[in-house]
Amino acid sequence: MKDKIFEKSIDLFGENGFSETSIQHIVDALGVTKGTFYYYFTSKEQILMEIHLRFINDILAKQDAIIQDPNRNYQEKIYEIICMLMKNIEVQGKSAKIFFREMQNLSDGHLSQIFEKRDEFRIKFQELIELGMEKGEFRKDLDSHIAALGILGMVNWSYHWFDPDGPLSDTTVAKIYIDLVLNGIKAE
Amino acid sequence: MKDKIFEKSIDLFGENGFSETSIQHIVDALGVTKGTFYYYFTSKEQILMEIHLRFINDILAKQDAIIQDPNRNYQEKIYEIICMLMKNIEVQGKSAKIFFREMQNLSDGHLSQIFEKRDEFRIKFQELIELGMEKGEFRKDLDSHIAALGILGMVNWSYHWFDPDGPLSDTTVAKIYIDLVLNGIKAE
Amino acid sequence: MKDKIFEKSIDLFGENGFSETSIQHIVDALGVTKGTFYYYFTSKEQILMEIHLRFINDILAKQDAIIQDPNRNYQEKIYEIICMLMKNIEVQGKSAKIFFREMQNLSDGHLSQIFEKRDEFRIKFQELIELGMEKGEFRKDLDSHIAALGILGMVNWSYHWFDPDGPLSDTTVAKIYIDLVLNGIKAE
Amino acid sequence: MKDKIFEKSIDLFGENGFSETSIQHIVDALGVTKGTFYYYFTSKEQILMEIHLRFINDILAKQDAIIQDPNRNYQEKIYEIICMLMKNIEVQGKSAKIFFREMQNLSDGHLSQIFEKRDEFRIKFQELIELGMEKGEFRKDLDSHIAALGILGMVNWSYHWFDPDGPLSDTTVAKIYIDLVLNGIKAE
DNA sequence: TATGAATGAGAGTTCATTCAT
DNA sequence: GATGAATGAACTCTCATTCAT
Repeated sequence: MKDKIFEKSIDLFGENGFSETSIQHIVDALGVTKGTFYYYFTSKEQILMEIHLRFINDILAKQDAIIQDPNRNYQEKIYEIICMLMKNIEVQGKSAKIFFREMQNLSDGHLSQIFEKRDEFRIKFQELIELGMEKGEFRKDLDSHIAALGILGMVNWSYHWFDPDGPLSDTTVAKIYIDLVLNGIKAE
Repeated sequence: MKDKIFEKSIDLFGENGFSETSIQHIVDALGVTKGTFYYYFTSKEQILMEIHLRFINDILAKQDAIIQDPNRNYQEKIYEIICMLMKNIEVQGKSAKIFFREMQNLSDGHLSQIFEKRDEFRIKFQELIELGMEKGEFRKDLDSHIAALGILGMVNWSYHWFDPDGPLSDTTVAKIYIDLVLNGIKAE
Repeated sequence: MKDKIFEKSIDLFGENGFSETSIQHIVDALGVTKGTFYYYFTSKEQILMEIHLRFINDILAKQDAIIQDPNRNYQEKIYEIICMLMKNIEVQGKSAKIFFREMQNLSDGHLSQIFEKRDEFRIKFQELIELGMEKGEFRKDLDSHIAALGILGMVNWSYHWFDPDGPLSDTTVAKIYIDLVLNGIKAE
Repeated sequence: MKDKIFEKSIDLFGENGFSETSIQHIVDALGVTKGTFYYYFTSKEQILMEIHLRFINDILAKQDAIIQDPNRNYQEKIYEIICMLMKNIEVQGKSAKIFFREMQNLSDGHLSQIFEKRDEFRIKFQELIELGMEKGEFRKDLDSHIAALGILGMVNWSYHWFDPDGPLSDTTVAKIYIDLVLNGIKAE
């Protein structure tokens, strides 16, 4: 039951927004009562926090796996991370929407916890760029900080428009992005 | 008074979110009463719509001006648009936050009006890329659609982190972005 | 202007009800402002009272004229009153609706004023019945009080269903009523 | 509690009118909170509709029972219906007031439901008159439609003035009414 | 004559949460 | 494990009325 409530909450928060989704909506959709919700969760915000935690911990773990892979150079690692993020938007689009859109509804304490992890993700990404610069894979004159923000922004923004049921696969988009990021759009 | 209410609404919607900001908050912050709010506006959503319209109409007009400039090539036009968007985030950051975050709170009728205009902006940007490809300014093998979405995503995302009072100016960021977009990060 | 406001109020109170009609509705329908309303009337209830007064004074005067007519016997006088009431519903249906339906929205002081006049009308009608009984026009065993209430009720109720634009004229209905009242429905 | 709220609503709607009675009034009178009201009812109008339905269904059922009684002729059936209506006004005067006065506050959908049932009642009454005419109990030259409207109007109107605690019983009034209706007031 | 800005009280309704059972 | 009754605070919005101009 706990899992059912959790999944249905993701569904409805993603579809209609956190503030717009009442606990009544959630329990009605499951045919149970509000009491049941409060038996498993202490507040609506707690569920939002769990969604956030699950999402960010998941991509942090995946990022770490990619970073530690000894068989890939930095270009490939960045490609893998972009792929991973796009796949994430594809398979858990609702969670992604909630993660990127409903942050503000977390309590201050929870919010800073999440911020820390988001920063961690971004900094690790930035470090890959810096290591690639040292190794000569990337241009030496980059601003790694803004580059990281720019590339991640490009990818994250996709949750606004990317449609898992549309004609483009996550990998297709990821490949176009990495080409864009590596080579730019200027004709040589 | 109408303007005061409008500006304060932008302030509070931007700071705390649309759903989280009550009309009571707005009028309390101005030392007037709820009646005053409803004397000037017919609903809370009407204000949200006006914020959206003002924002999108403004950047559409600015985009048009840039597009029609006969003294600039396509690289420069795209740079100008990126600059313009960043400047927009700088000077009306609250409106930008609201524009990118609170869309969902518009009524269906209003929402589709805004969608149309957002699409218009994106398509015009994409056309610049395509014209630049024809002219030989940009690589011929680009996917102009995804490229447009990617570049605009990168820029738009900045509203999440860009701090007008921080050490980086909007132009600085825009220059880094355009370098990234034109040349990519790969070492030659 | 005062008259315009008065007439439009009758219109809207009759159509939508007193409580459901706001002063805003009234002035909007006339293209003026609320200030104008309060320039001519001191309150919404005052208008309601004036509607009531005009209506009841009008039918009281008409009743008096009928009662004093020396050329008619009591049967005829009662017939004339029924006719007059039906005609009233026909030509000022909105006022009638308001008169019969919105009484409760008068202040206590005003209400008792109206009650007095309504009682006056009923009592005068009852007196006609009693005089007719003495004269031998009507049965001697009537309960004049209930008879008056019953007959007036029958006629007044018509405002619920009588449609001035329908197939039946006010006189037609009045004739059927008086036949009913005089002769009953039982076969001889 | 649900019943308590229902009964108190009848009380207050009847006393002060539907629009004039706020939910706050209702719950204050019961010492509960507005939340409680909305736990049991979805809107103020829903309660109004339930009052209407209960009232009209009740008198429709009672009318049917009278119509189907094989031991009574049409005169008697009509008398029984008048008695029943008067008794109804006596024992549930508040509901009657609401039923006859607050119809307009129903939503369109609900209103037409009630109209149908009111029409059904009236038509069945009219049919009794017509059957009585065929049987020779009533005059053959009646306009059954207007007669039905007139008689029911006379009875219904009683809710305006009939006082259950007054000197006249419901049966007394009903008897006077039926005498009036059957025999008329004219001296033979 | 008429306006327009502003008020303040109150309307119906929603909702996260509590808690005895 | 789950319910159902109840709360209380907050919500958006309405409206009759006032008053300086």
